[in-house]
Parts: sequence; C-alpha cells; structure tokens
Amino acid sequence: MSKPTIYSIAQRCGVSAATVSRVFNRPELVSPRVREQVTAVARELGYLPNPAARGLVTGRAETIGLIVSDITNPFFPLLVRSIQRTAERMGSSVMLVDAEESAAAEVRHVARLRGRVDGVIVASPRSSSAALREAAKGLPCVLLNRPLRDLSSVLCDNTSALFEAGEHLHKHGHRSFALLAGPSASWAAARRSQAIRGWARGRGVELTELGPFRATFKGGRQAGAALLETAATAAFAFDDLTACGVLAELAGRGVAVPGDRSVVGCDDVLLARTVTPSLTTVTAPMDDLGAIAVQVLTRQIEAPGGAPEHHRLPGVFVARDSTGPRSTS
Amino acid sequence: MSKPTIYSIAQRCGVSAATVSRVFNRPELVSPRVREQVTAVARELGYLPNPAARGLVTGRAETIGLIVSDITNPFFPLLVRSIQRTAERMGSSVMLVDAEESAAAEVRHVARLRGRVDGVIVASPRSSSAALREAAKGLPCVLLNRPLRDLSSVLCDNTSALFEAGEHLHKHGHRSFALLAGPSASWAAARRSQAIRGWARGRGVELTELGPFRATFKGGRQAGAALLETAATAAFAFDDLTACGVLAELAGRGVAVPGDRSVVGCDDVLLARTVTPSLTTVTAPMDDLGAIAVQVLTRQIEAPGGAPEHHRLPGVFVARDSTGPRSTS
DNA sequence: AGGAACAATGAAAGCGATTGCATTGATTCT
DNA sequence: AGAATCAATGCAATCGCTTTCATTGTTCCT
Repeated sequence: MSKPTIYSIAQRCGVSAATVSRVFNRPELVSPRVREQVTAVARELGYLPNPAARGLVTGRAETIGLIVSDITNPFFPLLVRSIQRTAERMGSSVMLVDAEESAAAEVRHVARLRGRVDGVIVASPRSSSAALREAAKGLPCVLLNRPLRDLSSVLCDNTSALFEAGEHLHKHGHRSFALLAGPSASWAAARRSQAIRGWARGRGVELTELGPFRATFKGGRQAGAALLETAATAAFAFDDLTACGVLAELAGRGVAVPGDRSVVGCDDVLLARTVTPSLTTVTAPMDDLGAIAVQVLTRQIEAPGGAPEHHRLPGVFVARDSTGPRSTS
Repeated sequence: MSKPTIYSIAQRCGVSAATVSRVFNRPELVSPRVREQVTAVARELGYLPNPAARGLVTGRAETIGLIVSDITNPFFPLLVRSIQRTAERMGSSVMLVDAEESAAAEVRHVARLRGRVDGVIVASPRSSSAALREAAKGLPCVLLNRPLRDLSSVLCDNTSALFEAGEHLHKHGHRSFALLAGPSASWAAARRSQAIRGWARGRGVELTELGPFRATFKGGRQAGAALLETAATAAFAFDDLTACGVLAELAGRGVAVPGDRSVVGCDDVLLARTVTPSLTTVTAPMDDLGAIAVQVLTRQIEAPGGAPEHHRLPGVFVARDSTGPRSTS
C-alpha cells in the first residue's frame, strides 16, 4: 500500500491521470459523474496531492516565509498569528524564522528561504537597507516596520498617537520629559524618537534624550536608571518591554509610578496589561498589519516586478495606570 | 536568463547533469578538477537547488512542522527558538502553526502539514489522546508535554521542583496552601496538581484546591479572587501567566505579596522576571526540551515505525520575590 | 601482457503532478 | 445531411533533480 497518487486513483476509476488532476484543479472541466466518482475514491484512499510534485510544475510552494527579528519580543506573537491566519485563508503555509536579533542572520535566512517559499515578510528588520535590498533581489518581499523605496512595506506609524500621549501627560502637569530611545538599527525607534522630539518642540517643553537602549527588559532597567539621573517627571519608553524594565527599576529603587514619575510604552503587548501598574501605551493594529502584509505579498507574488506598495497604519493611544498627575514635590 | 539548473551548469562545464548533481550530494565521487569547476560555475550563476524537485525524488521536504497550542502564551517563544535552532543545525526548516487554543485546529493542522513536512512536533496539545493518535497515524510525530504510549514524547516534569517550592514555603512558616489548578485538558496541569497534592499530603499541611482556571492572565485574576476567599497564606499557580493574574488581582485589592500571601508560578517565562514582585517559579529547560524534541523527531523520520521514545526533563526551582515569610497576623 | 578492480562519468528512468494539444462523440446550425 | 461547435477526456511533454546501471579509461596484479 504505497501512497495514493493521481495514477492509482485514475486506475481505480478507469480514467486518465489528467482527468483526476482536473477534478482537483478545474473541476468544471470534468463531467459530474466522473467528478464525483474520483472525489469518492480519492477520499476513500486518503489521497493527498504531493506538494513537491505540484510545486515543481507550477513553480509555487504555496508557502510564505516570515522572518522576525526576535521572537521572544512579545510584540511578535500576535503579529505571527495574524499573518498565519491570513496566509491560511489564501491557501498558504507560513515558514517562520527567528533571526535572534542578528542582522546577518536575517539576510542569511532570506537566502535560505529562497526557493522554498513564494515570498517573504521581514518583520522589524535590523539589517541595513542595502543588505535587505540585495537579499530580496528577485524575491517577492514585504517589509514590516521599515520603509524602503524599492520594496513594499507596511508600517505602523505612532506619530499622532505619541502626540496624544504627550498631550495627555502635559494635561497632567508634566513639563519635563525624557525620551528613552530604542535600538538605532530599528526604523520604529527612529520614527518614534522623531515624533516625540517634534511634539516636545511644538509644545515648548523640556526633553532629555537618553539611550539608545536595547529593546529588552534589561535595556529597560538601564533606561530606568538613566531616567532617575534626570529631573524628568515623565518618560517615553521605546516599547512596552523597555517600559516594563523601567517600571521594575523604578519600583526597585522605591520610586512610585505614576506618583513620582509617569511612563508610557508603545505597542500594547500582553505585558502592558499584566504589569503593575498597567502601562499607558500606544496600541498597534496587529491584525491589520499582518493581514495587509500578507495581501501585499500575495499581490507581489502574482505580479512579480510590480510596483512596490507602501502602507501606513496609525497606532492608537490608550491611557492606563502608569501615567498620572505630576508629583507635587 | 531563467533560473539556473543543474543542466545549465552541466552545459557550461561540458559535463552531464548527473555529475553536477553528484558534486552537491556525493562530492567524493567526482574528480577534484570537475568538482571545483562545477562549484565555481554554480556560484557564479547563483545556482540554488530546487527543493521541490529534490523533494519529489527523495521524498523528503527537509522541513518539520511545529504546532503550538497558543502562540501568545509566553511559554512558547523560547521553545520555538530552540526548536528552530536545532532544526536548522539538522538542515531542516520549521513550519510553525498556531492552533489558537483549539483542539480541532490542532488536528486539522496536522492533516494539512502532512506531505509538506517530514514530521511534526505538537507542543502542549489540547486534543484528546485518541484524536492525536489518529491524526499522527503514519506521520513521524513528537509530543511535547503530553505523554502517549504509542507516540514519542518529551516532557517537562516539575514534580521535584514543586516539592522544593513547597519546602521553601514551609520553611518560611506557611502551613495552609492553595492549589490553583490549570486547564483540565492540559497534561502539565494535571501533573502539577498531582505533585503538589503529593507534597502536601506527605508534609501533612492543609491544601485547598481551587479551579480549574484558564491558563491566561484573566484566569489568573479569577484564581486570585478565589484565593482570597480562603485562609491559605501561600498559593501554587498553574503557570507564570496565571500567577501574574493572581498578583494583579491581589495588588488591586491591596493585598501585599509576599507580605500577606506568597505565590509561586511555573515555567519561568520572561514575564516572571518582569512582573513586580518577581515570581518565585520553576524554570523549564526550554533549550533542552526543544533540542531533544527535534532529535527524537529526526530519529523517527529516519527510522519510520521505530519504537517511540519518551524523555522526561526536570524543572528547576528558583526563588524570587513573590514568596516570603508567613505574615504574622 | 592479459585480465581484474576501480575511479570517473554519462545515459536514462523515474518522482507525481500540471497542461497544451489532439481526439472523440454529441449537439447545433444552415 | 454535412459542417461546425463544444464538452469531456486522453496522450505525452515537462518541471529539476536523484540514482541505478552501463561505459570507458587507468592502474595494478600475477
């Protein structure tokens, strides 16, 4: 009993393999009688088309690659889920690769994926633009949170939400702020810093820039320590993970949040809600980010060499417990 | 300029395609002169073997499937990373699928993966044993945190670590305990409950069983609320996520940890260190779990129908700040 | 020197699907 | 009725690679 193929089915049904193939791909070309018989036999034999064989002739793997810069960052799970869901709906599987925060690994993995997938999504790449461009040459590719003229991209833009965050803090009486910058290789970090600087300048408030810090809990603790050396009463952390580090550091030193200092994060990952105090942050539209990325990629795959698309989704400010009135010291 | 194949290379080198193929698969069979020439031309042309074509004849996809019950659970990222790393070392890619906590989805995905992968790892399955057995029929498969006689499994056994946790609490003067049980479909939950019951009985201390609660932050809050209705001064939460919920609930009600109550988690996920107070918990040997799972799977793939292997790795107790002396009320 | 053993290579048969083209009746049109 | 059209199906080539078997020189014995 070897694995059933279109041939074994064809034989059992007294038709040709071509007909069996058509039953699955272009059923309208096959007479209802034959169609049903083939379907029945296929089910009975537990037939499953061989993806390798199919892929060999169609040139499609029905699979997309997803490279994330660091899977342990709580930002990704929801994104992965959303991408997976959308891909599945389009009939594709997802090959996930964790680059473990290494730019070199990102590029290496794109190369390795080539041929096994129809296209790739690179989420929050750390690689240089040139490296990415080179690595993606001739391979449908969508960048997440990294703009690049000649490659499609889907970005989450938190500028306006960060403005709101600023206003929220300002209303609470804060006048002196700290910007805890994220990794310099991250576009999101640069973008957020820029937004906050812009807001502070426009508002005419004092802004102390610290960092860059790594986008990890530890990086956050360092940021927290640095923060305490300034007079800032409110701080913008690069993301929620960093913010949690800040919170932990402050708590460890007996500094009350939001009593003594206010902290805002970014991304609204699970952590943001579970930490105490819960984080005031900016919610990223994960579901849409993932879904759009897959859709764009699908388009790129179907029309290779088409013009790159660029999408930009806004984050949403959400106030929780890590921000409050300025301490009256 | 279409994609280079072994034929284009063969032509350029004045040899046959078979020779080119051998250069990549059995280089010792090819004369050094030819070997080098082929390698050079291949590099020059940017040749990459077509995995579909290769897979068609070898019957191998060089890919393993990884099904996780819920990718948003912080337990998984490190596991995924470890599995990925090991798989890569063995020359395989990983196809990740998130079952979104649905038992039905797990089974469905195993079916969908069949043919695209050489074998699957199912992590913390929620499906019934019968369903799993059926779904994995004829497909190399390794279960993570779920024992099943006829399927290979890799388990993390926290029994002795939980004993230690109990002793640790006992030393701090606790005499009345609560067991906040996890989801009933989870083997780990059952196992942990059993361990704790065993310890309490042996120690002759009072143990109140509560739950089952869902393995989510919310479930933890409910558990926390339930805990407060008992006189227990120390609680064993199912996992860290639940424990964090408990912590949040207690904090919200002004109950001090570890001042009023002590809490221990399990798994030692990132969260455990980031939450305040940091969680006393049991560290799961993620790296080993993942690595062993892949190795076992590889063996199953190479010798299909071989006897299933069963591995059991112990967790390690680690004391942090969520446990302390019994309150002197 | 004649044959055995061996190293290096090529020819060709698949692997399991898809798909363009040809074939065959049946139906419709004039 | 004969031509044209069309629906249903089969034939056979093809995708790119691996692998068995056969072939051809070389080298090594005795």
